Amino acid sequence: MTENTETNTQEQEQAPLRFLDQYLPYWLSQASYWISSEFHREVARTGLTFAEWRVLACLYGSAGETISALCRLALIKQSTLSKLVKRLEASNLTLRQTTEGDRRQTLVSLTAEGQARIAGLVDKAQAHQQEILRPFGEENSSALIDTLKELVREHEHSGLFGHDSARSRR
Amino acid sequence: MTENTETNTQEQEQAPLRFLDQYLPYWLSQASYWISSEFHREVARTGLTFAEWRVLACLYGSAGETISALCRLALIKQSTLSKLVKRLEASNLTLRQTTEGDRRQTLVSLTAEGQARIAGLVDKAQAHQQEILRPFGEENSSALIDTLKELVREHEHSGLFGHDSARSRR
DNA sequence: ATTTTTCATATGAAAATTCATATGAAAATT
DNA sequence: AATTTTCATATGAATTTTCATATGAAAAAT
Repeated sequence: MTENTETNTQEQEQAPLRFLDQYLPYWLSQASYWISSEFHREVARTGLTFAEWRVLACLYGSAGETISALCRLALIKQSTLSKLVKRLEASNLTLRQTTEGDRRQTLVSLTAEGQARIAGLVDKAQAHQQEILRPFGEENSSALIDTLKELVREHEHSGLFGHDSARSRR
Repeated sequence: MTENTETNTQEQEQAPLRFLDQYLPYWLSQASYWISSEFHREVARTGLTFAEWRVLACLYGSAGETISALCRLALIKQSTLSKLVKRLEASNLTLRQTTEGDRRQTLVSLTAEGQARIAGLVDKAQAHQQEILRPFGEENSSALIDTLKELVREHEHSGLFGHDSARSRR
């Protein structure tokens, strides 16, 4: 008989909205995931891992970043990144130099080969973004990015990064 | 001498905007990461992994989800999720039932213990979201979530999920 | 009613990530 | 100027994730 479009009728509450449907972090993750997913294929074609692409993209146009700066930019844990960069170095895509002043630091930067390897991807990334944002128009697109930037600005310092341990197990 | 607030003066280009600074996927990742990070601590206090929380949250209020539906909701790959659910089951937080009609499917749902375990977290999650969005006001907050929903709607079907292999290695 | 195809989930071996901690060096303190 | 503290990065062992593939079952085709 008059069967609802939604699954069952156990509860009378008019809107069977799941908790998730109104949960910002859920939608942020979903949006982030699917948008990035699309670009995965493009990246895969070049033979790079997505994490590798991320790191290289962070270095694009930079004169060099410390490992810990890269951690924050690429959202990769220090121990993970340390190993990833080692691999990139072995593939001749990045190089390391110890800083002049502070010899504790290591500056990671792109080699010429690294530059060449991702220059095309960066262009494609920008084109991809254009496509994604087209339906929203100039106005809304800027508004979205600005809002995201503000969210980040307000929350990036609430959980000190890089120091691996975020304490998790029971 | 007149040292700039910005790092160096190698390049004269007025706006040393990095590629990333205008790159939507970057800001989506960052926002998603930092917002979720804050809640990590809350989750950790309960002895749950963040991935475990995600899965349990997806089951909250549901009559049961198939493994593959959970993959899309929690953004976890099928093989990973299969193992995670096994652990949850061993801890008595979820249970599995084979479907009536289609015995290929398995419905995962919360046990009473599972419900109890995350009920408090769900409340805290909602409170957390309130705090995050307060500075933006009712209007902008809804706009943000709506935009994210639209982004997801337009892109979630461009890279069929669940089938693990997204093809990556060289 | 077989055979083939498709779908949902599981699993083992390989790879990557994480935690905990070590190392090496600068800064701060005594 | 020695000692302690703090900071940046690296590394080994344990854990988790991933890829590739297997299994079991329904649907479709013959």
